[in-house]
Amino acid sequence: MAEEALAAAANRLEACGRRATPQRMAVLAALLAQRSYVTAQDLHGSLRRVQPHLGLATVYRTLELMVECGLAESFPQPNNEMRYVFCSARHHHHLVCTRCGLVVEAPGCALQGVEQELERQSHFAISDHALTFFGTCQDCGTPSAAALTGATP
Amino acid sequence: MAEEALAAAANRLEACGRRATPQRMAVLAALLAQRSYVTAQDLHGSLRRVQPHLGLATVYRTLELMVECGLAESFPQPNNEMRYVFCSARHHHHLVCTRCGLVVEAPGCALQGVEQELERQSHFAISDHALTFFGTCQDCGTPSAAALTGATP
DNA sequence: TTCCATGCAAACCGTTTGCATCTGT
DNA sequence: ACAGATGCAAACGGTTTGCATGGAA
Repeated sequence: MAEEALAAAANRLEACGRRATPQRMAVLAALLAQRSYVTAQDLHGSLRRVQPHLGLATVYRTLELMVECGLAESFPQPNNEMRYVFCSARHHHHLVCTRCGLVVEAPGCALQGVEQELERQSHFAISDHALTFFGTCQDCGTPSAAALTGATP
Repeated sequence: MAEEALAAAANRLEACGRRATPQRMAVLAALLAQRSYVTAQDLHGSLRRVQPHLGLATVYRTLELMVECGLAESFPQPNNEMRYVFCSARHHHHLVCTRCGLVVEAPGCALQGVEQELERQSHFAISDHALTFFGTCQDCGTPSAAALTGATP
């Protein structure tokens, strides 16, 4: 599954007129492997052994590129760092486990009705929304106050 | 309306065991006046004439305090800055105008059903969510691509 | 040969912190 | 007198940028 996802991502990059370099593929693979919000520095650290000469700036540039191409989503954190997740192109929301940091895509969207109702009430013309759910995943058990990597409240 | 909101906020501060100092009330008033996402530096700048000796650090500390007391909400931005909005204590979502930056509270919440359905599908125990709508307000007219101060996508 | 990409290191800039001073209780 | 608050300036740290080098088309 990882291989095809990587191949698809490579195609996407080329489709955007960008090269699928070894460094970029390494960053992509690392991001794909960690199914949670990660920072550029996290990835840089975990890639040290595989790509000893990989520059931190390259990781930043690659992640930015991936967001541009729709391969990743970025989440500015309260502590002034940026966390990224690999994600699909289709519209989706995220489920974030506040205990282990796991991030899962929730496909589909049940907000059309809500948006219409809200448009009537507020006289806004709504064009988009951002929705993230927080809780604990199956492996982590019951919810707790321990917030690991919260996205924007 | 601003006066009573300020008075209520002052009470809230005292209830938290903090002093409602002139500096803090000035920051509060400035935040209340700007009905949009603003940065600490914005507020510091706009308060220069009223409180020439107000320190930037004080603005930061005040905003942090207000978030603590539930008087404001903070939104980390993609460009590593933090924007704040004055907000009520009750559960609500935000409507953000992508053209003029206006932020309005959308009271209530229609996500209980969605959360339950999602819990069944994902086996997450959902404890919270963050939802923000983007669009254009009545005064700004039809939606456009001009994104002013987007919150986390 | 041309253009994109990389690595390194320095610069950037929003934010935080230390500390002396000030203020209300 | 004391605890909380403030102002100033220096430090911090994640991110960005400049520039010379490397590599694919």
